[in-house]
Amino acid sequence: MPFDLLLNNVSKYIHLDDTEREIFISHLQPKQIKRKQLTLNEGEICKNSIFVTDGCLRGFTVDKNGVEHVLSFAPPGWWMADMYSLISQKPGILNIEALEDTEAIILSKINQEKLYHEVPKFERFFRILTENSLVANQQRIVDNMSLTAEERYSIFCKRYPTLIDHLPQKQIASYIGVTPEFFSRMRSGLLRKS
Amino acid sequence: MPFDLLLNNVSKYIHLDDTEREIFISHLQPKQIKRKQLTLNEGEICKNSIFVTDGCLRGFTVDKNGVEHVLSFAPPGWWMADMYSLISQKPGILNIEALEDTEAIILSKINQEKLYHEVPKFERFFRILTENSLVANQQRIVDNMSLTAEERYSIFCKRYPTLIDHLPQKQIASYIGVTPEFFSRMRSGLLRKS
DNA sequence: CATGGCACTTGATGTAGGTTAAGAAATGAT
DNA sequence: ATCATTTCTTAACCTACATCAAGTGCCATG
Repeated sequence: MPFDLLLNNVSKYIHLDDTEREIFISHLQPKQIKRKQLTLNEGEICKNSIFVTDGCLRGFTVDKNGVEHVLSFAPPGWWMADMYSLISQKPGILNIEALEDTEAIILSKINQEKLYHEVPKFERFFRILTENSLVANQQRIVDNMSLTAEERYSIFCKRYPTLIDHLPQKQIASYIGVTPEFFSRMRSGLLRKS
Repeated sequence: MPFDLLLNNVSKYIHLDDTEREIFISHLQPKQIKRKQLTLNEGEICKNSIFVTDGCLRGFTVDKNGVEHVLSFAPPGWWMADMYSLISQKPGILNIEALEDTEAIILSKINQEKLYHEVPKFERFFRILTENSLVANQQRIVDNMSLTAEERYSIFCKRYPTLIDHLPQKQIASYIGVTPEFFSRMRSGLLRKS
């Protein structure tokens, strides 16, 4: 079942009976994204939520100097979208790119709205999802303000142990908020210590 | 009517008939908070959402060096809570303090849950609120990573023009993410320019 | 099997913003 | 009004990180 991972994710927060599950699945559609392919460009209106089942996506912005800033990674079991654009249906600031060949499940904004009407429980589900990412973002703001790059890296390692191995260092550096050069130096410093 | 500002806020997102309005109001209770009084301490479990009708609150954390970091201000018309703690009902990290004598309306977590059952529309209302603050937090992460302190200050001025005047500079400095000393220097630099 | 790009490293130097300290100005309590 | 406390300013010095530049290893595509 290609939807197992997603149904599992949903059932953590709300219980679905068979009919509801069928309705939910009828609104979904699978999608393949090739490595390096952009599935959303900044300036576009985000029309989908993406649930990753295999591979990995990253969401990033590009600042006025052309520097990329990674806002989030989505390994299997995670959702990805430009929340600002998805909510407001205005042109967004996020680029979404596959870091490797990726399999995902799409829930379009339109179908999401339908779902809210057909199975109101999903209001609760997505509220909880949103709450969780709000909390994560808030924690990240605090971390960025009060911790050194080294401490943020160490937190990243603990929080996403699976990601560290198969993610290019420059992507982690960007997420942490430092240049690849400094990140490299930092790591060799840490290695020397231990 | 002391609840006018709040009812106005709600009606931006969902429409309430008279009965629903009555139910809503029955779950609310007014509260006064004196200047410098803490209405939530880190380590406590957050049991309330607070809607400010007069005065101003700030939410902040204290890092391991004892430095405070302001996460948000709540002038009249804004909600305040430790979202992490409110959602998870675990001990939180946020302190909430009144910057001046403040009048507010309390919606307890318990009443909020009741409200979800009695008037399910409120699931939508609070989902939208959460979405909005998620978006704001995300923007703040991007700003912190890609802008200078001066640019962040200029954004703050545009976004919260009413706050600049009657907020102590050190609070703004903390929100921007710089020391009061640097903030002071920055400002006198800006004045000299114009 | 060349080669051209990309990720990573390492070094020298530059800078935004922090720290410490001390005085001035504003604000609040009595 | 006056004293005490907190806030703001200014200055000298310091550090975490950025920038620029050059070099190494690594696959991927012809």
